[in-house]
Amino acid sequence: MKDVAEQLQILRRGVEQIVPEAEFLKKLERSVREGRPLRVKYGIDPTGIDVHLGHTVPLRKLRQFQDLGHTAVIIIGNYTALVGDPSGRDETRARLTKEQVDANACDYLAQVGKIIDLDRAEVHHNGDWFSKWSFLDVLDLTRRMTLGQISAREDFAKRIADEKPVYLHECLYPLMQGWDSVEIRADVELGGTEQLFSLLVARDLQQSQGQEPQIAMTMPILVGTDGVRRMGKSLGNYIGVGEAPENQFGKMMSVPDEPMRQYFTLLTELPMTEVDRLLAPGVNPRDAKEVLGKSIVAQYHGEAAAARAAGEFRRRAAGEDPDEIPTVPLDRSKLDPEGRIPAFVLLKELGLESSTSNARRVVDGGGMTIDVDRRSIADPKERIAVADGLIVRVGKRKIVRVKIVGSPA
RNA sequence: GGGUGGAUACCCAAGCGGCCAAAGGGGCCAGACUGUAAAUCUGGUGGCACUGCCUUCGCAGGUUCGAAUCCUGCUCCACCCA
Repeated sequence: MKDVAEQLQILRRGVEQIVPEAEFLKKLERSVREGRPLRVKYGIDPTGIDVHLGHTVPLRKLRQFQDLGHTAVIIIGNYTALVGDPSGRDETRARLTKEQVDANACDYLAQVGKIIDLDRAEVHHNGDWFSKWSFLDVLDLTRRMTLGQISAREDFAKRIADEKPVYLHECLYPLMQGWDSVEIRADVELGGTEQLFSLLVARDLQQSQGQEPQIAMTMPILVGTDGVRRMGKSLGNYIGVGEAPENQFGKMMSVPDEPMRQYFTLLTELPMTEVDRLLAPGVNPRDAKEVLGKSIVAQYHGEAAAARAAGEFRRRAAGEDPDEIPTVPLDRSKLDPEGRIPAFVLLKELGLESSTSNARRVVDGGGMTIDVDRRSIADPKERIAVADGLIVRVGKRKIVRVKIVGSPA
């Protein structure tokens, strides 16, 4: 095990707050002295399918703990997901069914496994304990907190001020999350800054159960690809860990310049001196972003795929077609006797546009080109002679090769 | 239980008898440009083989030549008082 100073240096990177810091030091020192790993908790609610880079911020921290010899304890919040975490939300979360949650939970682990070494980690579902609770148990838990404490939270306070609803079940969320820490005897819990309240609730609960309270370690909230709002599924500004290399890279490049430092700090291991050099004035931000994009794609798909995605992106930006063009079948019966089809119908049939109305607009706007010579189609009604292997493009990103199927007329 | 305010397209939000497929903003799509799927600017954004037709403004009825707009009932939501 590395000594305390070394561990701290690694663990402090990109961390917002360690509460209380002195206690953390003590725990760490004792851990090194006694050769006893810390139990580091991270909870994730299976509320959606996609694990995105925002989640990877604490997950990567958890991995660092693992690599330093500590124990990663992952809580799959299959019960808390039914409640919905109110943290940082200005409205109540939509309700999930138990079936959705279970299905998501399964999916989650596979994705989390891209970051955490699951063979060395403990995984718990909080339904394992909460599902056995009686109403009396719930009441017992609720007497640990007052309405004043709850409504002091910024997210609730804001909603109350805005005359938006705050439901009682949401108030239970931090208590449930806190109880998870009791169940697994957490030494440290990781979370976003908005989680601080919930992370601290656990301390009270643990103490009430005669346990040593956990340390709260909070990480900044990663901004999404819009560069403004937090990365989140519902905002559609996220990069999923399960996405294809090209998509991940492309989305990375679409992130504005400002949050690049945050991305480097939180999502890569690149030494900060190197980050400073890349972000220095005079260095083309595009190049820095490319390094960033490659580094992130490499984490999930390997160096080779990352390099390929970057190359592909450059080509695409230069207006060239990608290496691999997906093939889409087109039934011969859609064509007229001369083997032609109106442009707008073609786009609809190939699935490049969702409706013929939309297809017409796109063609009108000059967004459609065909063939290797990129002939632009301006009239939606122009009948396109479709040969097998014809390339059809809409904009820069939608590109398809036609495969004619069906028997000759 | 009483009161008040709501429900409009992907989201927010105007509209309050015809000029409404419905303002504006966001998002998204396309074009120009280039540092890129950034920024900026421009156009588009219900459906249909489309110079027209069809279906939308919580639901169901009604008034009217004509309803997102008026009336009745219903459903749902929020806030306030108790």
